[in-house]
Parts: sequence; structure tokens; C-alpha cells
Amino acid sequence: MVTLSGMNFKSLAAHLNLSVSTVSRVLAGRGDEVRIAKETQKRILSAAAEMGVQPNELARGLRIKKTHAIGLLIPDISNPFFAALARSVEQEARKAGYAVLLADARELVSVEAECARLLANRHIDGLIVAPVGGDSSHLEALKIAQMPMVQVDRVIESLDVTSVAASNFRGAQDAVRHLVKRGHRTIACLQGTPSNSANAERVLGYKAALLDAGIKFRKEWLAGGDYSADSGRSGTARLLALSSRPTAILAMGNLLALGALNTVRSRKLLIPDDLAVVTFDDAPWASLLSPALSVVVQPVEELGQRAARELFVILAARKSSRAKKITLQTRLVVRGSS
Amino acid sequence: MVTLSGMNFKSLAAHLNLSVSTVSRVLAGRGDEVRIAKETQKRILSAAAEMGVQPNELARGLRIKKTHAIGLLIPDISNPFFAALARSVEQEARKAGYAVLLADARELVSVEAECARLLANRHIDGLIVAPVGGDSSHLEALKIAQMPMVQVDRVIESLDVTSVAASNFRGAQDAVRHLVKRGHRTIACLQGTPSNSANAERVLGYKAALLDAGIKFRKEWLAGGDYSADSGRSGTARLLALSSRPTAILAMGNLLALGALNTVRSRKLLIPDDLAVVTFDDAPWASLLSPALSVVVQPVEELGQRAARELFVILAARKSSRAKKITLQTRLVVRGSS
DNA sequence: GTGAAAGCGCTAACAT
DNA sequence: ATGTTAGCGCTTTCAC
Repeated sequence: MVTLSGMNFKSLAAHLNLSVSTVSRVLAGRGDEVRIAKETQKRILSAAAEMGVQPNELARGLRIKKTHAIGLLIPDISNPFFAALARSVEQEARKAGYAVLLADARELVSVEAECARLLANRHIDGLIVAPVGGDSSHLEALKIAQMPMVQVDRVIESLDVTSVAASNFRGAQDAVRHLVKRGHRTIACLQGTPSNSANAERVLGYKAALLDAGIKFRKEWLAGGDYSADSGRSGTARLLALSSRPTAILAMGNLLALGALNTVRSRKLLIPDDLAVVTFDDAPWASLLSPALSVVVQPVEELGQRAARELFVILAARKSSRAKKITLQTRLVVRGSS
Repeated sequence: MVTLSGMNFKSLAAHLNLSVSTVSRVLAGRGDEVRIAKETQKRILSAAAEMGVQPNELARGLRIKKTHAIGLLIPDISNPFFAALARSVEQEARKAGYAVLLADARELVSVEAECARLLANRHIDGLIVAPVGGDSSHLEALKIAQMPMVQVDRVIESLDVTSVAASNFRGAQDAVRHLVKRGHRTIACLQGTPSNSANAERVLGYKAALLDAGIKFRKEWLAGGDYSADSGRSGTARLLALSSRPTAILAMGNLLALGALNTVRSRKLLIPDDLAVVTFDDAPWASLLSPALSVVVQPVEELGQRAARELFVILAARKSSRAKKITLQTRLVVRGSS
């Protein structure tokens, strides 16, 4: 508990022979509104700047019942996607004068519930959450307690809370259409965690696009089961063993794709000739592989920015508005692998 | 500003016909110490649990001048290394009952300075910082204001603050020794940002190992300049054009290595035969490339854990102790690329 | 064993 | 145009 200057409004006021309230009013920027003499304002402002006096946000929060802090509850910060999300949320929050309390659920609902409780105790003004999925009663509880909330990336529909996500359905659809255009008719898919809404949307988009192209979906084309490279590796092995071997694969996460590449290489097959690969989520290394990976890019930066902004809109609103469902477009980047 | 229950000590006390002080004492776990009747304690405890009453950390912090929150100031959360660091710091903090305020400096000293100020205003109890490097007067200021601090990964010696870092010197040394053992005599190096202490240590270790092996360092072997893949690509191109072309490269970051691989492939050279590559920092994809990358692994998880623990030790201590310098061992993992 | 009262640093309603 | 006062929800002395 350290203040840079060690001074507070009281000591500043004493030093200037003014009352704390006057100091408070001026430093809150309401000097003109309350008609404090220009002269006095100047004195206060310059003295504050010089002595490095800043309001104690704790005391302030206690009084006005706002902490100007938001919680960011994500399933796994070591996942580059969420790291990038955290980055843009933090930047947007700082711009708006909010601090960010970070909580990492480690993909465990139990940890997520605990974090939710701890954050509530900290009296955050609002929460941005990418739910782990599965049980969400702890998030329900927050909602009932009127916690302003925005869901991002992963969406729990039943929560009835504003959400910001990429067009996962459309992104998968685009990828499949691209593959179809390249002449593929047997297109498999490596899925991530099925309980995850983003994954579910992608699988739906994949199936819809197959239908559109007059291709009958076969359930043995659905491999994977989580977002790991291992899952991609074994899933691809299973797919390659199929009697009707797929000529293309859509992976729902880039580690899945990496696993796929691995299996393909070990079989001495060629990409994209023997097997074309498209995957969700770009990464610095995706374009550096040979062949470079074709990817469906999510607008991560915008996702975080938008989620933060939506939350701030909710916080600024006097009364609760209806939950919005915001979808940001994905972008297909075709490179060598397809 | 939401409480899950909407209740506080006062309402609980009223409900039980007790005073706030008694409730406070019991819920602070000092019931026995102050000799509150077992019976009363039980009533309070069970009622609190049932009604979900938790202390308002804000009011608490204001009173006892402790927020049980720490700041985590890092240069770039989208860098997987720092993301992993954040993850372990957050977990360790939560275990110890601390919340984590995240601040991302985006590798800019100016942003770092602003974040430092904002965090101080939030009255964090302590700070874990991986300095951007360059100017550090803002960190000096925090130190002078007695902010409990721990540096991690990147270390500013002049700050005289406890630091936790990997054995960068030793790690580079080990890598070079390994290459020498494989018969290499012309070993180049792709460095990251020179102003970064971790990079500087690595370069020193690299040079020391060359000296040890009786190899004279030549300054044209030093390429790169930042941690990007581009830097690795162009640096490697330069190295390959040398009259005394290196047979091995040590990269100080995995994107640098990725860039190197790229250049090597485009030249139709073979790894590790034409050029061996070892790099700092493992990544999920490093072992999935072909050939798989040999890497110097930093114990990221431990780095974060240790930094947090050291900070908590400082926070628990009554008076300030001397700054420690903690070094955690790196590990060389030899794979196909060397 | 428990309660009353003061105070942490701020804001806001109510003086003047 | 500025000061006085009460109070946010806790902890902590001091009282009984």
C-alpha cells in the first residue's frame, strides 16, 4: 500500500489553506461546474501536479461504489488467442480509466467459479468472461446479482448476456467452400473441445457448407476432441485410415493443424496434394511453415476491444439494456497448404 | 460494484443482534484470540456462510492499508513466454489470497511508466515487473516510494531489487558447448533486443563458451537485433553470405529460429547438415517442425511462481531485507535441428 | 465476552 | 465560491 507521493487530498488542502471538498471537486474536474474560482483551481491543480497527489482509488471506490476496475476471466492465458485478447482488453480498459483484474480458470469450471466469487468480492464494476463451458451456475449467480457482464469468444446463450464473438459458423463455411472450389469432395474436420460454443459453431458451419455443396456429411469425418496437437495427430491418423480417405481437412485450432501436419509428414504424404489443410487461428509460425498454413483468422484485437467497449457502454448506461449478440467477421487467408 | 449477497458485516450483525466489531473479529479469524464465545462464533460463521457474506475488500483495504492485490507489469502479454509467466503468477497469487492487476507495457517505456503510476494509485501491495528496459526512472520512483518489488526475467541491476531470472548465461553456454561437441567451430548467433538483459546475458554466455572452446569470436557472427521472425530471416541471410559461413546458429528466441529455418529452406540447404540450429524457448510447435527444433528451455512456470513467492515473503516481512538475485536453471533439449 | 466510537480518504448534501 | 458534516464498510482501541 504505497502512494508515490505519500500525500492525499487532506494534506494538500491543509497546505493550501483550503478544505478537502474544494480539492476533491477540482481534482475531480468539476471545478467549473461548481464555480470554484479559476485562481483557486489553478493553485490546486499545479500543487497537485507538483506534489504528485492522486486520489486514493480505494477510498474513492468505497464512497462512490465504483472501483473503476473490471475483471477479465479467461480459460487459459497461455493460449495465444486469449493472451492477445487480454492485451487488447487491457489497453482499452486503461484508455477508459479502468484497471483489469486478471483471473485464469485453467479450463476448469471449478476454478472459474472460485475466480468469479473472488472478483465479485473485489467489487469490480463489471466482468469480461470467456466461459470455460459446461456448468455456468456461478455466472448465473453473478448475473442475478446484477453484475454488468460481457461474454467473449465462447458464448453461453442461456446466460442472456451481451456477447462478442467471431463469425465461427461463417468462418468454417468459408473454409469449406474454398476447399470445395479447389475440387475437394471428401472433407474431414478436426474439432476442438465439443462443449465449447466456438467449436460447436464451427462444426455447424462446416456441415452447412457440405450440405450446400451437395456433399453428404459422414460422421466418421469428425475427428479430434480437444485443441491439442496430440488430438490433431491421432485424429488425422484415424482419418487417413478411412476407406474413403479425405482429401482435405478443416482444423478448428492451429495446434490441431500442427498435429495433422505431423501425421501427414510421417506418412510421407504431400500437402496440399495428398491432403489439403485449412485451420482456424493464425500464428506467427503458421506462415513460416512449408507449406505455409491456410488459416481462418479471427479479429482478436477487435474482439477484445469491442468486448471492453460494450462493457463500458453498459456501465455508463443508467439502466440495464437488452443483451446484444455481436459477431465480428473472420477472414480466410489462403496460403500453401490448400 | 456488486456484492454477490448484497449483505455486509453491519446487516449480518443486526440480523444476529451483535455488534459489527464482533462480526469483524470472528470473520477475521481472531475469534479465539479475542475470546469470543464458541457459541457466538458458530452463529456468526454459519450465518455468514449461509448468507454469503464476505468482507468488502475495499473498505478493508482502506482501513488496514493493504489491498491484497499485486501488480503484474509485463512488456507484452501476447508473447507466449510472458503469458505463461502471467498464468503462474496469477495462480500463485490466488493461492495466497492476492488479486492480480494486469498491465501490459507493449514494449514501450512510456507505457510502462504510465502503468507504474496507475498501479501505484490503485494501492497495490507489491509489484512484479519484467522491465521493458532502457529508462527505468519510473521504477526507481516506485522503489524510493518503498513499493515492494520483484523483477522477473529481465533484470535492471541498478534498481537493486530482488530479481528472478533464468540462467541465461549458462543456457547459452550449454547450447554452444553442445554445438562444439557436435564438431562445429563457426557458430553464429541471432540476438534479440540488445537492451534487454536476458539477451545480453545470453550473448555473453555464447561468447564465453566460444572462448572456452578456443574459438575466436568474430563480430560478424552476431546477427539479428530484435526477437522477430523477420530479424531471424534477414540475419540468417546475412550470415549465410559470409565468406566463412557458419555451420551452426544459436538463436536467442524461437521466432528468430523460425525466421532462420525459413531462410535456410529457401536456400535449399539442409538442417542440421548444412546448418545446425539451437534456440532459446520451447513452444508447442517447436517439437512438431521437421526437423524438430533443439531448444534451451526456461522454467517459465517456476519463474513466475518464484517471483510471486519472493514478493509475498517481502510483504510478510516486517522490515525490508536485502535484494536477492535468484537464478533458475535452464535445460537444453536436443532434438533434430542440431 | 462484547459493544461503542473513532477513523482510513474520499464524495456529496447541506450550509454559508 | 468555499466550508462543514456525515457516511461508505471495515478494523481497532478503549470501555464495561
